[in-house]
Amino acid sequence: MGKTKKYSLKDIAEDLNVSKTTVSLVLNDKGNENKISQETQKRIKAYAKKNGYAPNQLARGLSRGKSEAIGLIVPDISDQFYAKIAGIIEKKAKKLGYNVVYSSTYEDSVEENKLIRSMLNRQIDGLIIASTQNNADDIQMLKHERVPFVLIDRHYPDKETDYVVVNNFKGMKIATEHILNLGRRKLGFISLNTPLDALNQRYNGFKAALNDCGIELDEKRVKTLNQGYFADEMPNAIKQLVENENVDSLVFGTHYLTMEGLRILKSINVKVPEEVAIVSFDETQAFDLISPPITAVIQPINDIGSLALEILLKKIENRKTTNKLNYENIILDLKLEVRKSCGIKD
Amino acid sequence: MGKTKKYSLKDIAEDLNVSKTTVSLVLNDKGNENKISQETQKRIKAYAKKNGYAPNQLARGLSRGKSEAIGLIVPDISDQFYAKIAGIIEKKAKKLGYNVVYSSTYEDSVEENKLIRSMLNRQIDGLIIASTQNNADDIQMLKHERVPFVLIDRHYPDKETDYVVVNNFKGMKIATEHILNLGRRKLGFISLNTPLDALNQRYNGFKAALNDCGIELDEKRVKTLNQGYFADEMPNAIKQLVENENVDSLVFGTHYLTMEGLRILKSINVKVPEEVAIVSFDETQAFDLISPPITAVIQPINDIGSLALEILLKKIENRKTTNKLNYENIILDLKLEVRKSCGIKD
DNA sequence: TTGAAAGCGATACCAT
DNA sequence: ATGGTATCGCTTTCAA
Repeated sequence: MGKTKKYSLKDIAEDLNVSKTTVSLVLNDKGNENKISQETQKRIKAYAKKNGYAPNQLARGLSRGKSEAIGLIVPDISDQFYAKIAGIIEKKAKKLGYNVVYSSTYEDSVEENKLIRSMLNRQIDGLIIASTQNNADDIQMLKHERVPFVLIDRHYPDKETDYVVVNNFKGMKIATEHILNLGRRKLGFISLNTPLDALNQRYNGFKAALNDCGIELDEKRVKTLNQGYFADEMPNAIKQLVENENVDSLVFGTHYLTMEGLRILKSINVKVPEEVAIVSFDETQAFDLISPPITAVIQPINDIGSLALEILLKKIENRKTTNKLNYENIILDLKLEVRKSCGIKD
Repeated sequence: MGKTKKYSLKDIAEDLNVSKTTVSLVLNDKGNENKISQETQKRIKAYAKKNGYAPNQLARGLSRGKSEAIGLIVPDISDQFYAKIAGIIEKKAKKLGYNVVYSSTYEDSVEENKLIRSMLNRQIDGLIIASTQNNADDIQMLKHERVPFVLIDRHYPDKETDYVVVNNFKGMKIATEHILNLGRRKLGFISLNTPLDALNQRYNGFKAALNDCGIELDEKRVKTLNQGYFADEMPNAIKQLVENENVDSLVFGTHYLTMEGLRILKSINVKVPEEVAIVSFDETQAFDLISPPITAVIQPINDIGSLALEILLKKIENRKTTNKLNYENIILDLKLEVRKSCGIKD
């Protein structure tokens, strides 16, 4: 079979009576530039191939101080949104010869800290991070150590870094205006009780739209649920909003809240959009198949992933050559996908 | 700040006037068993902590020949199903002190081969693989090299390995019987044109149910679409099935086919379940919110993930101590989640 | 109780 | 054109 033994550089060198250096050069395609004879090159390459030689990446990384791998840190890889982004980044990175190593923090900044350390200690060449936003120290450290990194989805507004995020404020403002334009006036808002800037911006966008329309915000109509318990808290939130507050529309801060909300609305037989209109920030796969199809603000997943990777690779390249510090700050616009859940103008 | 310099074992040793050995032992909690004085231990630990020392994992892995990391190889991390499994495995592995490194093959066996090699060369301690099923050589190699690994979701029926899969045959049989029991007799089947055993088993389950019911299979009612182009091919498939073949039910081989099929049915105004009943193998997030809610065979994602990890870790442990070769073959049963898309018995 | 030194598998500088 | 050797940062065996 020939597959039995695991060959190392040394093995090949000994078997072929050449030095490790020669083998290494040839196998890294530096044979010509180092004037290794064609014949030797051929022998080495053939032998390596025949025996399925593959370099030990740990040794290689240790020696070179780099690894051709980038790290991706997200809150939760099983979340559709991040899983998709991971997919985009991975595909593109592979094409460019980089491996991607990803891991989830589950919104725990201590975990985020560990992951960052651990990845650095694996000689990762750069990092793409959707941070818990509660880990400013590490961000500072990364800057300090000049580790190439770019923040996605969430950034630290008061720190200069590269990032690619979306315009949460504007996205939610557009969504809210859509409902307002349809003549609804009693809007409820359901979001998460977190310090995440994105959620706050969405809330601000909601308020701004109301304000522009001359409507006063009624705090009783905004519910912020707790991250881990939103499913438990949703029934009450919905009931209060539709039964006590008599809202004619519901604006959801993120896709899974929308889904859960929809479940409750269904269970208490509230008609969408006749009785209450629905708009969601971000969507999940089958939103177009739900009845009514859900109007939602769409995340530009592709752009987030590819831009982040491009910027990161540029950083990695530049680190060698220049010392210039200029940051790319990309704020992507969001589109509202209008479907049926808000009804139509009458 | 103290965070400036990156400390190595050597640095600590020099600063503290002890040897690298001592530091290494202490930091690996082998201080006591090597009778390093409590005081020295304290000094070292304190100093390491103060300076945020973390071992270089590459060096560590290289030296020990292992890495406390396991690899997870899936067809596509952005697929809900695999993303969820990845999440389960990651969470559990972390608790047990293992890192998880995952990567996607996009159903390309060459890519799978590369990934396996690459992970091995990163001194991964074990592998969990949802294989392309077109890579028997590597499976053989892994067995030969005694690399701990377990197959999930897809296995090689003619190779002895550990695996945890689901009973695709039975799952689809149950689903089909459900439709049959509701009195439908003209069933269409839409699946993918792949050599994947899982899809074949599902097809077999479908046929078996028909057969048990005394219905002859009409091949014109089964459509197999091409993996990458199913969305393009779906409209025709559906039209032929409902318009020419007059089917009264549609059985889908996997969740994304169901979704796409639903889109087409909707666009040509076919009523579900009145005109055609729908049953799906596997589901996606909002299947319960679609109207009608979609009846689907549910994958035991949690079990797949945790069992696979448990078996793998057991293997990793055992490799040191025993040479016994016994394989765990787990075939999980599937449940049908009955919703409304097949109508009810009349 | 602690230290010196070899080794893990590569890379890269300096000779020849 | 090719080889010797130090080095990367850690673990581990053997001595002292």
